[in-house]
Amino acid sequence: MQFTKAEEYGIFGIMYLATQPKGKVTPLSEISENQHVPEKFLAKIFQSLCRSGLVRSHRGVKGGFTLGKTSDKITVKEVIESIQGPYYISKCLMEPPDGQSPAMLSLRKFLERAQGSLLKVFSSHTIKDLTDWQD
Amino acid sequence: MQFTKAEEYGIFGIMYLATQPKGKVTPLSEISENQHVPEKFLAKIFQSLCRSGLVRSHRGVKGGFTLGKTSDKITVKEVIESIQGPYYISKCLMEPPDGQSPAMLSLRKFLERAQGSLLKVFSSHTIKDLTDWQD
DNA sequence: GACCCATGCAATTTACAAAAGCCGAAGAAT
DNA sequence: ATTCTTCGGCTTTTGTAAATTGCATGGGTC
Repeated sequence: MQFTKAEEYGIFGIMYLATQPKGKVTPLSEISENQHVPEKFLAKIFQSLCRSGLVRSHRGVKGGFTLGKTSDKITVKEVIESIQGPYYISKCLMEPPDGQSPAMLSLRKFLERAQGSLLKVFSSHTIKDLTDWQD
Repeated sequence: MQFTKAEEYGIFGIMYLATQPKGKVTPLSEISENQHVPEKFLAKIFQSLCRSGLVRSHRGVKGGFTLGKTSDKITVKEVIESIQGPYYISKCLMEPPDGQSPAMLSLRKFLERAQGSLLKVFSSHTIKDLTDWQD
């Protein structure tokens, strides 16, 4: 529903992959250690990222993860939404507007505007933007 | 930390006051009933709103609340922040940036940008905007 | 086939949102 | 002055979601 540790860790993980040599397969243990993130938690997050194609998994010895596409093609919005589904600034936007009070409809209109402004920022920044800022 | 029921109810409450005849003192029970909000919860919220001067309280028989200033002078941001303090899009922005990892600093930079965009919307809309939309 | 690493689900702990309850204080009406 | 009404502040309960941990499973490499 909002920006939590899961999204934070997910972004860190993808950022880490983005800074590795191209083609290298990186295991969770390495990401977890370098970014100081609980490994099992990261595992769950990467399952989502894998399902949406942002990362690719490789099983077995010397397995791990690689990026599904180049980091300048991965927006922050994609990462967030593949981890937790559609982003809503408030719970009340999750429910359909049918039969709600006039005050609520008015508030929704406002919140939709606010949310739109936020999603615009989320979708206009890529993982590459973030890794570039690191230096 | 994010947009919760408390802020929702607070905005509804102030919107209701804004639509009442000027000078009328409105008790919580009336607001609660009309906006379908638990009265005791609303009471707690209005304490905060009162402390920050957005509403004025009047005790005793025929007591209640009035607006502290006209509804076109009350921004949504003021309402939110008087209820829950400074608005942060994510917990990690609440902590000082000292001694944090490069990845975290980079993420913070991004989140601050996103949050700024959101706060701009919050501060550029007033309660009057919302009540106007109701009709 | 032994070892490594991802997969998937279950269970747990922790934290905070949401709400209700209680008693006290202030003010108006009489 | 007494009584009634309404806010004030604190405490406690309840509910739900976040944040983690654990374990059994399965695919791959050597």
